[in-house]
Amino acid sequence: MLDNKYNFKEKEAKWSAFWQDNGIYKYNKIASRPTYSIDTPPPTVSGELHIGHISGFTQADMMARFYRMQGKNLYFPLGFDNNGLPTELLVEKQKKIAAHTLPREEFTRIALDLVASYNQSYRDMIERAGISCDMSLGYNTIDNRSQKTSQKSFIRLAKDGIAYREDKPSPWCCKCRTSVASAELEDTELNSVFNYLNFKLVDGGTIPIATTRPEFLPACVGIFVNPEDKRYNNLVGKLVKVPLFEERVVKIYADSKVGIDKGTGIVMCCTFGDQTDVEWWKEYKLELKQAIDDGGRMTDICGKYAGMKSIDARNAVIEDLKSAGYIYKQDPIVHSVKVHERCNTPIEFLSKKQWFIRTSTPELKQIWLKQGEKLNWHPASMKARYDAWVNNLNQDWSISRQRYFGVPFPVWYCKNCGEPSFADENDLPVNPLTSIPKRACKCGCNQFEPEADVMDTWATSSVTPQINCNWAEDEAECSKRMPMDMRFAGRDIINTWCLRTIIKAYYHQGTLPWKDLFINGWVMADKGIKISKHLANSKMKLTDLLDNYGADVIRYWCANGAYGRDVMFSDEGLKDGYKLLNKLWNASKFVLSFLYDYKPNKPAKILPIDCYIMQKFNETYKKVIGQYSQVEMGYAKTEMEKFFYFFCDNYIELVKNRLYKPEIFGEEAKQSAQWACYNVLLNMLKILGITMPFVCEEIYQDYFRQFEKTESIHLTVLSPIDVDDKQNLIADGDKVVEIVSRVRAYKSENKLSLKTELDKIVICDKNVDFIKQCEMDVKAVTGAHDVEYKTGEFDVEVGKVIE
RNA sequence: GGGAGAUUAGCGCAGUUGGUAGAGUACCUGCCUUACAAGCAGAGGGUCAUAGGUUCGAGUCCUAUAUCUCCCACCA
Repeated sequence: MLDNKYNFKEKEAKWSAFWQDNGIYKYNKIASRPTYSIDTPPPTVSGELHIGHISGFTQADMMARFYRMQGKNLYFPLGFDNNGLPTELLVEKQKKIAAHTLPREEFTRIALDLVASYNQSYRDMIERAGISCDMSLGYNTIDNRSQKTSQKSFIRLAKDGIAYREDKPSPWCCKCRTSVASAELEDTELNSVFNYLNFKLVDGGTIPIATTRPEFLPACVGIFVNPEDKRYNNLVGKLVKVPLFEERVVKIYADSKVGIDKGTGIVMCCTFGDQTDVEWWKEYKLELKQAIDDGGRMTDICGKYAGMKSIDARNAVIEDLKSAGYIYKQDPIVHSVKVHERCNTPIEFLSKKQWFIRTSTPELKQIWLKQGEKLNWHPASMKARYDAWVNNLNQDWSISRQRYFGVPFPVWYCKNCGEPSFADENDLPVNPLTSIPKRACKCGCNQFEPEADVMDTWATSSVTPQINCNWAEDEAECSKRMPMDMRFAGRDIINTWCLRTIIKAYYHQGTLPWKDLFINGWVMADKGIKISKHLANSKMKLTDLLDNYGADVIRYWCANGAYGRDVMFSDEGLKDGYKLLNKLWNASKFVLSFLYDYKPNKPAKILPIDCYIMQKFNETYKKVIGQYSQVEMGYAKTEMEKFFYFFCDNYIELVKNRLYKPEIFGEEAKQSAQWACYNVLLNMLKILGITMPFVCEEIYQDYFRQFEKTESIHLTVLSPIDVDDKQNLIADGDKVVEIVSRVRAYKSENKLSLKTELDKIVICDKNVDFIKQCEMDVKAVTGAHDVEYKTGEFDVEVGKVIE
C-alpha cells in the first residue's frame, strides 16, 4: 500500500541507498549485451556545486537512463578533476596557506586531504540528485592511474616532437606565479589613465607617445609608426631617448599594425606589454628587457624602481615624469584588460622555458576540423562554435605550470648538454624531483636537473577517455573501447576541454574520443546573468533546493525546454514538477487500490475503450522514444506527461465505475480495465522514471515488483504494451473522449456540478458502432441515464437535468 | 571588427519538410465529482521584434534593421 502522502525526503534517501547497496547502476564487465560508455566530465573540485552543474549532469543522466532501459550495459563513471591550479587555489583559500611557502610534499598531502572531503560531498550531491553513475568506476585526475596516463601521453608526444620545450613569451599570472594558457584568460573593464609623453629624439625635437603603462619604460626596446602615416614616416630609422632612462636609446620602426588614429599614432614597444609587443619583438629581433618579475615586482633594470610592485612603480614613474616635464596630457579611460580567469589578476607576458603541444599549424587545424565533422553534435548548431575556434587558433597549447599540486613532467635535463631524458613508461608515474633517470645522457653526462614544473590541469583532463579505457595498462583494450559513446559538457568548454580531448585521441589512438557530444545549455540566474558564486550560495544552493523540493522535482525542472538552450532559473518552474509528482502519486494510489486482486494473465476479453488507451499509450511511446533518440529529454518528458494527464482525466474517469462496481458492470469488464490500468501505469512509470527516478521506484517496488521480478524499475527495458492493434481504435476512442468533453462543457457553461445527472444524451455521428460499445462508460461518466443515437454529422445533444 | 544564438499570449516557453497560432502558468467563470481543491471543467487573451522580398500561401525561406546574450579578435 502506498502511503497517503508521499514523503520525498524519506523515500529519496531510501532508494538512493537501495541503488547503491544493490549495485543497480553497476557496469557489468562480463555481460554480453552492448555497452554504452559515457566519458563523464570529471567535475573540477573548486568549491560548491550549484544548480548549473547538476542540471547538465541530470540531463546526461536522463540519456543514460534511457539507454540503460534500451537494454544497454551502461559504463557511467564519476571521476573528479582535482589536480592543478583550481584545486590548488581552493586549498590555499580554505587552509589559508600559500603553496610556494611549503615543501611540495607537505602541500600535496594537505591538498589530497581536502580533496577527499570535497570528493565526498560532490559524490553525495550527485547521488542525491539521482544521477545513475557507477560510483566504483571513479578516478581522480591526481591519482596514480591518471598520472600514469597523463605522463605516458606527454612522453609519447614529446618523443614524436609534438610536445616541445621552448623559451617564448606567454601569458603569465603574477599572483598565481605561473604561466597560463590563452584560453584561461578573460576580459575585464578597468579604469586607467592614458599618459601622453614627449619622447626626445637624439637629433633634437620630440615625438608624442601615449601609454597606459609608463612603468614599462625601462623595457622599451623600440618605437613604431605606421608606414602610411605622413606625419611620422619621415622619422623611421631615427633614434629616441627613453624618458627617465635617457642613457637608453631606441630606434623608430615602421609597421602596419600601428593604428594611425589610435593614441598619438606612435607606439612604444616594451618586452612585453601585450601580444603585439611579442610579435614585434620576434619580427624585428629586438632586445629582451624584462621589467617585471614572476611575482609582479620591478626588476633590477628598473633602477630606482627595482623591487616595487608594478602598480606602485607606475605611480612613482608618473610622478617623476611629471616633475621632469615629460607628461603633457593625461586622460582617464576605461579599457578592457586580459585577466587570469581564476584570480582576476591582469596578466603579464613573461618569457620562460615551457612545454607546448603543437595544435595550431594550418595542417593540424584542418585535421581538427575534420575530426569535428565526424563527431555527432547535439544540438548540431554547437559545432559552429568549435569550427570558429579552431579556425582562429593561433597559438600552440602551453601545458607547463610553475605550480605545485599537479601531475609532474616525467623528465630531467642533462646538466651538460641540456637534452631531456624521459622516464621509462613502465616506471610511471614518476616524480622527477624525488627520482633520477636510469641511464646516463647520450652525451655521457650523469648529472641531471629535474623538471620542477607541473602539467596544466587540461593536460590530464584531456585524456579522460584514455583513463576510462585503461590506455596506460592495456593499449589493446583501449583500442577496442575507443571511441567511447558519449561525452556531455557545457558549451563554455567546447573550445578547451572538448577540443583538447579530440586532439589527444587523435594523436594517441587516431580516432575520435567519443561518437556523440551532448552540449547542455546554461542555467541563468536572470535574463543574461550567469549563475555567480554569490547567487549559487543563495537561492540556488543545491542542498537547499534538494531539501526543499526533492530530487525528482529538481530533475523535472532540469528536463525543461529544448536541449542545449539556456534556461532561466525560477522557483515558479519547480511548482510544475511538484504538481506532476503529487498527481502521479495520487493516481497510482487510486489505480493500485483496484488492482489488489489483479491477475497477471491477459483477460480473454478486452473492452474496446481499454484497448484504445493501450494503443494510445503505444502511440505516445513511439514519440517519446523518438525524442530521446534525438537527445530531447525535455520534449520526451512533456510528451509522456501530456499522456499521463490525459489518462487520469479521461480514461480513469471513464472506467472507474467499472472498477468500483463489478457487481453492476460485471467481473469481465473489471478485469479488462485492470489489465489496461496495470499495463499503462507500469509503462508510464518506467518512462517517467527517467525524469523522476525516486517516486517511480517507490511505486514500482510497492506494487509492480511482485509481478515484474526485475530488481529495480530502472533496470527494466522499455517496450510498447502488447495489445491487439489489428484495428486502430485511436480515432474512435478520441470521439468518445470528445463526447464526454462536450457534456462537461455543457455542465460547466450552465454552472452545473459535473456529477449532475441527465435524463439522456443524443449522439449523432456517421457511424456510432464503436461509441455504442462504450455506452456503459459514457453513461457513467456523463451521468446520462439513457443514450440515443442518430446518423449524420457529429454532434452531441444534452437532455434534461435530473434534479 | 568577425562568428553564434535569441526576439511568438501578462510570464517563462514549444511550434521538426512553408498550409487555419499551441500547451503550461497567471488571470477570469464555475464545480467540495466515492484518488488528487497543490484538484477538476470551461472561457478570454497573440499585427509571431521591425521593414522589404520569394510564394497561390510565411512564425517558418531570403535580405536588411533594431534590441538582448554569448564566443573570438583588437584594445599603444
